[in-house]
Amino acid sequence: MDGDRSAEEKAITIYDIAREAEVSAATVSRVLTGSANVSQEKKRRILQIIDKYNFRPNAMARGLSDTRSKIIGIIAADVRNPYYAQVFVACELAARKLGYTVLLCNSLGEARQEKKQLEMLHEQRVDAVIQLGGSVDDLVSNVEYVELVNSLLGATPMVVTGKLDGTQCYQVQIDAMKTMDLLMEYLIGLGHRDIALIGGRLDVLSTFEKVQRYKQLLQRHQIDFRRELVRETGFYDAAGARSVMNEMLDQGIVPTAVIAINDFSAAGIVRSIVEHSCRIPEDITIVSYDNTYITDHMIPSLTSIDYNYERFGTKLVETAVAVAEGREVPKLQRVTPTLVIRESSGPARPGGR
Amino acid sequence: MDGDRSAEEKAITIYDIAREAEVSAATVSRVLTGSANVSQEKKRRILQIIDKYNFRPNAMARGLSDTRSKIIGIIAADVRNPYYAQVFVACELAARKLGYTVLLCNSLGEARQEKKQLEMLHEQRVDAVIQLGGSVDDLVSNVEYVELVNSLLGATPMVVTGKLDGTQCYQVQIDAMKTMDLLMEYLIGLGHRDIALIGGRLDVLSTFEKVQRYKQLLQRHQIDFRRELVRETGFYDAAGARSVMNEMLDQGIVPTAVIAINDFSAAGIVRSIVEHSCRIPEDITIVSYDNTYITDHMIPSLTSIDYNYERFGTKLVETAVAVAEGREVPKLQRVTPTLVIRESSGPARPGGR
DNA sequence: TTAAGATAAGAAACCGATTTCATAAAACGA
DNA sequence: TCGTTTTATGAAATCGGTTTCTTATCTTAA
Repeated sequence: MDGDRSAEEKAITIYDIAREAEVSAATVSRVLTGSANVSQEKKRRILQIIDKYNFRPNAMARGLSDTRSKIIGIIAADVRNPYYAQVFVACELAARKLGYTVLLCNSLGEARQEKKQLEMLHEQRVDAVIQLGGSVDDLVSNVEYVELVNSLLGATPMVVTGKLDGTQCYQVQIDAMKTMDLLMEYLIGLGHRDIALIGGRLDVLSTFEKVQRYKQLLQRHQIDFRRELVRETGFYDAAGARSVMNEMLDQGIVPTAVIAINDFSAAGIVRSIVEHSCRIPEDITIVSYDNTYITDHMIPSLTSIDYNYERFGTKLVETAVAVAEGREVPKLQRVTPTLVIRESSGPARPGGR
Repeated sequence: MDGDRSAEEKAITIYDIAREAEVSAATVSRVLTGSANVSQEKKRRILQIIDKYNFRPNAMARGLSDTRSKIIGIIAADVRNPYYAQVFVACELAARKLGYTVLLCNSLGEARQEKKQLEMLHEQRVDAVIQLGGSVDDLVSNVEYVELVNSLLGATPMVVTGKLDGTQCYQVQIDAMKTMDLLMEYLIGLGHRDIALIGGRLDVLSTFEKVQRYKQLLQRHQIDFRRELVRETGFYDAAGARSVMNEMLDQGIVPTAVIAINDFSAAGIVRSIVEHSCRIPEDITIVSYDNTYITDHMIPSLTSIDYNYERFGTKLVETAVAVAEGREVPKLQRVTPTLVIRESSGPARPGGR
């Protein structure tokens, strides 16, 4: 009980190290940054003292002088959604490899929060911003957001997963068309003709593109487009998809296959199907997007589109870092998805309709 | 096409503002920090110019001078696990209310990463660290970690969800005993006697406490403890729980109820049960921990222990901030869980065994 | 009307690193 | 051996804010 020591002990600085090593602060800094021109002997002495005190240079001071924070800000819609969690962790790992730290914010679907977070990230002087989902994916609020991004970020590079025309944002997209190609070729190959597409919101770019492609592919295969088989839910959650699916089945519309806009929606759809005493996949096949772990945890396990999160995250971060460090990068890059087949899909039931 | 303007435009500073407003930088700073002694007229003029340029003070410069970063570092085991994602988002929201930013790192189960991240957070001079899971929960690696935390963090307050004796860490725990009480009272009340407990690792404090309490409660209700009903899997994932459950059922051991150590484990157990042609809950009741959204997405939906994430996150952050700002806080706080009953649980099947 | 206290605002120091500049010492070449 | 280049080092400026210290101005009370 000799007083509350730990309360105000000031952090050790480069000057403390310098004094103890009997050199100047500049020399210590040279050792820290690994630059040349320090004699072996002093270097050893300095390193030893640094180690002794477990000294770590103050990132703020460092960032202030070289105007590089070595931080990448990430704005995600909601990490509680495993899709974002996967992308985020992939980004974190990629960033770590390049010597960067990531700062995560969740906008939780509020455009106002996005703005505030953009401001906050700018205050932190992050070297780049990666935005996953949110306004950049929204065909409507997009327009106002452009202005904000332009005025706020100035020189800070921004990488988005959606679209943001009129800004100098870099885009890394999942090839939405391609995902639909994979699913439709697969389903049609299994004999499906009555294919429903459920969930999401058409204001969201990727969803819009998927629906467009869906129509194109039907046409290519000479299958009539049935309006009643495509249903927005406005959200990407299970509850919405479930009630929309209930509605469809209650109307006597029973597709042989359902494409869920994401895994959550798939969960709701599965429940609806089961509650209507249909079997999966014997009566109805169901496939989904995202391939998050719940596809594996459900019964039956879900056939799903995988985005290859590791590659996606890596590309996002590498792009951000490259731009931040002044290297040339293409404005638009695409990541190619794959299809993972599990238990929830099979041949179309005979008869169809 | 008039040259690449945006590339190197230096960010605007307080001095630029001061010059344009024809005041000193000190006055601008006074306006920014909201301190008194600025005439209404100058204040208005300054604010207007700040707004005009969308100026945001450089957080590093600010943090450097007042040695407050206003950042709370969070080390989580893995946000892809929805449990951590929930806690994290709760923390983020709580922090936002108090004017703090959170910086998230995932240790991904590697003790070496935890150390590195602790160092990184220290470099960033975060005002406090919150650690969710990982070494602080581990009864074994705990010991070495204590030393590291002490030497590295010095004055930086740390709040953990586990235990870390020998440090001045603050603890905010979920009352593990209480969770087991809730589950066991509920199950025993439904007539269950053969209650299995599956998943996890006994080195993890919370798991250890749960098993201890489980035994105590059996005794209190004069039910024999059956060693074969309690099985570690070493992990908290579905695959491990599934194979352990398979093993148990294949040995002809069929409990009337199973407590899964978390929702993921529950998913694996459900699959095993279904594959053994048992019904849930008619033949076997299953309950779990965490109450993440998958409890709702599964069929049947899972009865689960809810931790009240919002309150949990709030308490974690409030504690961290309070300590950082020099206020008094109890060293140990507890959050009380509740039980959410869904479809996966019901009365014990007649006969038992 | 004047002394005392409150208010407004600038100058300058400071936070903790990096980096430029200057200089001294060592190595090198002829 | 002397001039030149290279290497090692410290002093000082800088990054962009906050804050302390002064000083000037304005109130207010006696």
